[in-house]
Amino acid sequence: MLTEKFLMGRGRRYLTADDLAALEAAVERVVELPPRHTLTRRGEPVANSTLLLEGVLCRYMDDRDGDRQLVAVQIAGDFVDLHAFPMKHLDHDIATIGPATVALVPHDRLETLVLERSSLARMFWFSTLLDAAMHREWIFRLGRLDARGRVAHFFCELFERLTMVELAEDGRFGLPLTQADLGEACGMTPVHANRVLRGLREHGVITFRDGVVTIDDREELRRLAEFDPAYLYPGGPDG
Amino acid sequence: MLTEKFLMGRGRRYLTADDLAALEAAVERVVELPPRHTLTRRGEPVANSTLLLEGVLCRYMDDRDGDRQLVAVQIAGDFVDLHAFPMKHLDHDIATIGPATVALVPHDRLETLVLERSSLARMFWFSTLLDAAMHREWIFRLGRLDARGRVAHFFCELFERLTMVELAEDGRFGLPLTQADLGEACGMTPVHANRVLRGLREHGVITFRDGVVTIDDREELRRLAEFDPAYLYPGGPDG
DNA sequence: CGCTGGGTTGACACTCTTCAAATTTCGTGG
DNA sequence: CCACGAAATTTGAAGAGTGTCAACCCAGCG
Repeated sequence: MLTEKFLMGRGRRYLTADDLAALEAAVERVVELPPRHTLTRRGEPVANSTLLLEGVLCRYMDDRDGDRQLVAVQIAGDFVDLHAFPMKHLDHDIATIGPATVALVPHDRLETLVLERSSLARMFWFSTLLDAAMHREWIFRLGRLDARGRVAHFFCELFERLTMVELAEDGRFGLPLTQADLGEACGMTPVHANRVLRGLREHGVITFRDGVVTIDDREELRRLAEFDPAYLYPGGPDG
Repeated sequence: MLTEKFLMGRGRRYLTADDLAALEAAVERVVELPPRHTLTRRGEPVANSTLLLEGVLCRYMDDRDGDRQLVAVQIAGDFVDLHAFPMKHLDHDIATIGPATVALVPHDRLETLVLERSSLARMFWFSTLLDAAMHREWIFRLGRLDARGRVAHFFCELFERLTMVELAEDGRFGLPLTQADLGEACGMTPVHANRVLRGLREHGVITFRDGVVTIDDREELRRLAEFDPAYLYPGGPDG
């Protein structure tokens, strides 16, 4: 029962006990990973899919100069690289930010699961579609919002998602990122990320310090971000 | 046989004749759509999924001022809104650019297909994962490239994709977008899109005129875009 | 106690947006 | 076939938003 509470995160709400047990049984082993550790590199063949139990992972791509663009952030309960199961390899890298704990599910066991349990197969598909929906919102964020809006939007999303798995409360949550990581997620330099954060702090909107986010004015944060959580499909596959 | 050549586009290469026939049989009807026509609005319940047979569709989201951000462009052979099948509704709008022809597949028939033909189910999943991979690349484009690079990257992607379905040859392809549409895809104003295009034209890289793209210097275009087509998984689900 | 990584600040350059207007293209009706 | 209006493209000038470069501060840690 190592995988406990966060097996499939918010997804567990939509699975039968039976399916959950089958999924848990498919876990080959649980691994603890150090900070700044690369799990998967683009193009490499992937034999396991990874369920994140604790910590934060990021998926990213490098530009010519080696600067990263984060394309997704995964939190506890996320199936991180389910994509790699049908696709055999990934088009991006995956790494930890801080320390993390993951459960590995071999692809041959996944194969059995999806063949024998169409409800799980459907859930897996849904999970990757949710990733795609978040990707789209990141595109919107980068394409249409200014730096302050992008940062605000990023925090809005993480707050909603962490709330769904009960890792945020009272407008407060842990997020072990550096300002440079934030910049890489929001498409700006670390220097500018710093200035934006100062602006948000001084206007009493949000404080990000020592890996802890405190939302002081939720309304204003949402307004700046033009945020609507509908894309996170809070009702699940049937909502 | 209305759906002919572009049923499932590049995907048809990876399907058996049997699966293709089953898919074709699931098409309820084929519809011609006028330019600038909205197919699906965010949040609306969706009862059909749409196979694009001819023309170009775009998926987009509006910001507060009503300005659009394109999050995807679909070309002939794409399954446009397969997402809506497991998710019941979409988080974004879909519209035509120029005139388009689509085949509608009711969700209850899709349901039957995926239950009875796991190979088709797998193919559908793969198709949505490809969308996600393209989304990620769009994030990279917007986050890490300057305006010229973004435009170059956009054209690189469309060239590769249109080549795969044999709609481009000799570095030339039709793409019925306005400069404003291009700006909405690449996160810039129409004015700036115009200036970027002029720059690319004057440097002999690419010409975009009257809905026709002519690539004059493929090497340079790729370099500017930092483009690597691997994310399009040219080898298909087994590559 | 010095090193190192993260955070903070300032000055300046540059990309891109904004606003405004002129020009070209194209569909439509006279 | 031409005239007209609407949409798309093009250009200029000015200003806002970010990036760049460089320095400094601070805390944690060997």
